[in-house]
Amino acid sequence: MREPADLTAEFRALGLKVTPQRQLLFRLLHGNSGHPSAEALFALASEHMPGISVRTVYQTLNDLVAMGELQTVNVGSGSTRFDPNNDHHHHAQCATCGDIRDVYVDGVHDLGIDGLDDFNAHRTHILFTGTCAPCATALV
Amino acid sequence: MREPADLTAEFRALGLKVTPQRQLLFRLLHGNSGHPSAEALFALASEHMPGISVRTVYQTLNDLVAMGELQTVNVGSGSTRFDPNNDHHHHAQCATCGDIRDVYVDGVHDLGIDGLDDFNAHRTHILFTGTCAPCATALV
DNA sequence: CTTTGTGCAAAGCCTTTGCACTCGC
DNA sequence: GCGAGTGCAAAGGCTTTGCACAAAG
Repeated sequence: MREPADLTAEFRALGLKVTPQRQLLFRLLHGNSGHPSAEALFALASEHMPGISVRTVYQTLNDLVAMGELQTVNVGSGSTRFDPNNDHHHHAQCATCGDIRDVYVDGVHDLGIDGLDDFNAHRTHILFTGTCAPCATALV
Repeated sequence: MREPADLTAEFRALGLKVTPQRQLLFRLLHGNSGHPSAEALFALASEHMPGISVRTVYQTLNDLVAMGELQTVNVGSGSTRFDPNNDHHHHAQCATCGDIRDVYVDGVHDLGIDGLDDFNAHRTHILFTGTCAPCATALV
């Protein structure tokens, strides 16, 4: 995701308005590597701006996704999570604590694939599931 | 997923009961490669057994998942989908029609991965997103 | 006979939406 | 001002759950 200032310009260019609520969300998202859910962002935003509405949060997130500034990450259970990292990357989720981290993978194009005839794949996303170090330690 | 007869034995061994409703679901799932959602299965089951309850469908599906006989497939929007194929495989979803197909991938262990230090991955799932042949044709 | 399963309906979680008012542009 | 944004609250999918009755073992 780009800098808040760039997003402000981009929103205006699209005829969208830039409000204090949206600027707050820009800041909360920029550089955020925690893969927050919409609800988590709403909670976080509410701390800074009590009274902000869930609607505003969802609408802004959806706008950012439509603009390609934000990606959604889909890990089974629970809510959709958002990722401002627009590099081509993948994800690993800890089955215990639910945390998601970014993973960079090389060699995806060298995979031997069977079953993709007649299918034009334009996105490949790998999800690793397992146990992160803190949770592995805690299990002892 | 195993044969309905095997599942019957396994359910009994676990102290679970085998009812006509469950046997119907066993049959509807066995060899089903359409990755149906719980709702789709409920609709399908209702055709064969009007009056069957959603609760029964969800409970049986969850039992099967807990037993490892059924996998869940997570593709962003909408509902969880179920897959009786227990081979190690991956999925491709058409962004247009939503259909999911099974994909077999070789060489996953040869990938160059950065970001998985301190993370013990026990599952790797690849989701391809794109356009299937029928939808590509329809777009013309 | 005891325990689990079933049907129904209600509640739950996350997300979207209708309405009237506010505010960016 | 005009049109988009906001807050509130209600509704919308999908899934889970409390209850009383029926049925499996």
